Amino acid sequence: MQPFRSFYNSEAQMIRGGFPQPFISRTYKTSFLKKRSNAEIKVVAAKKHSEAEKRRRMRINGQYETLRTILPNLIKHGELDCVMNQQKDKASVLAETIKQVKELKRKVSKLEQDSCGNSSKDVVKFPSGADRLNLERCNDEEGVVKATLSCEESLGLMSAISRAVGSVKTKVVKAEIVSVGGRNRSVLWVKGLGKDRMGMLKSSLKIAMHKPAFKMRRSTH
Amino acid sequence: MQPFRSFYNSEAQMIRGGFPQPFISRTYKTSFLKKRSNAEIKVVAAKKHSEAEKRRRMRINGQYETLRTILPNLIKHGELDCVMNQQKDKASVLAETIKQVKELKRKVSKLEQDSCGNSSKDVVKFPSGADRLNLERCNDEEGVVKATLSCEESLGLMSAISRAVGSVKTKVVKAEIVSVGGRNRSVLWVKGLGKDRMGMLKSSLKIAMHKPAFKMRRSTH
DNA sequence: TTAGACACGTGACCC
DNA sequence: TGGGTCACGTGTCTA
Repeated sequence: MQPFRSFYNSEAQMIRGGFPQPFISRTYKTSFLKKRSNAEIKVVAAKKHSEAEKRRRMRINGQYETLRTILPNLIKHGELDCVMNQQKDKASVLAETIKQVKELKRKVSKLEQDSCGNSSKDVVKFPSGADRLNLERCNDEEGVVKATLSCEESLGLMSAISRAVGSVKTKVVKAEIVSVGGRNRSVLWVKGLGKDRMGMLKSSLKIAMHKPAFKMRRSTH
Repeated sequence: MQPFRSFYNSEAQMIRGGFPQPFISRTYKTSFLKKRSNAEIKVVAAKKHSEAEKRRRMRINGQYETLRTILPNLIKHGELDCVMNQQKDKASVLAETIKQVKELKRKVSKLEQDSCGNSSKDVVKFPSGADRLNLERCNDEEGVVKATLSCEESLGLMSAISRAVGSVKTKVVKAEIVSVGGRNRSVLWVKGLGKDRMGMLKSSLKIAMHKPAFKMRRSTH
């Protein structure tokens, strides 16, 4: 079954049964036993080694397998070709992977460029139906907090928001305001806001959002 | 140097120098020579085999190498971590590849869904700065062509577009029109347009886009 | 018969 | 020093 003909195997075999027992002196016996145990240690080490190597191979092959499942490079060759269900070889799997990664990257950059750059520049979100208020530190710019709010549009909403921002002694460096169907969505980029005053700004904005003021309606009849 | 102790090698060696020449009979000699040549054939075959295997390994490793170059999984571990320039092992390269392929796929499907299709409900693209005109078959709906155009806003642009669509005897089943800062971005979903008339529609729209008409400006002073 | 692909056990090397 | 990774040559299977 096993075509395994290792150096250690044969040596161990030879040592195990190859000597005439009666003529072994004490010292020889000692060295023999020592050698024998050395050999056996080697055999054990070799086994361990080969098992570790097997595990490594299995790990790698497992990755190939999942790679095969997530990429459309398996089976099928032509159109109404035979149903050759056999999988491609490793090199081809890798080649196909490389091809697809490149293709995906190209696609992503095209799509990203298509919707042009950092989406907030030329993609505008409509106000959400439910009232919302969210403050978060901006990833792109150090020390900038991005405040996003959706609420009912009202006369004086803008000045209320303005006052709220002014009350925490900060500066709005950029804003994005969308007003649709009586709803408002505003995004404010606020600079110079200490961590301790984020809560203050949040509550100020909350008040501004819900300040009782008469609502704007599309028709005035 | 070579720890290579192959079956073929040792057999060949043994056969080459292991027999007392004087006692070899003619028939024995023939069979001996035959065996010797057989052994040598085997040695040559083994060499060929191992060389082929080496080529295969090189092919695979080459793919690993290119994979390493196109993926940002090489070097760098933490933040200001040591500069460990050593490359990751094969299993990790594959694992990282799988991760990134999944991530890229996710990204693409998100961007694709984002840019057209159903999420146009709550995301609107602004007109591009440069004039653009693009016609493509819609993936989601059979027989529908999606025409996207960005151009300078002008009085009469809409009626010009309307005429262009009418000229190829088709129907607009859906439209998305955004007008910002004197620029216009319109997306038209056109039904019942034969393949032969896509070019016609395209040139009609091109004319409509660039029709000399007085521009709309925000201020009228 | 020949070539290609794979798994295997092993020696070398590196922390 | 042991655990992990790699390249190697080989046996085996398949087309």
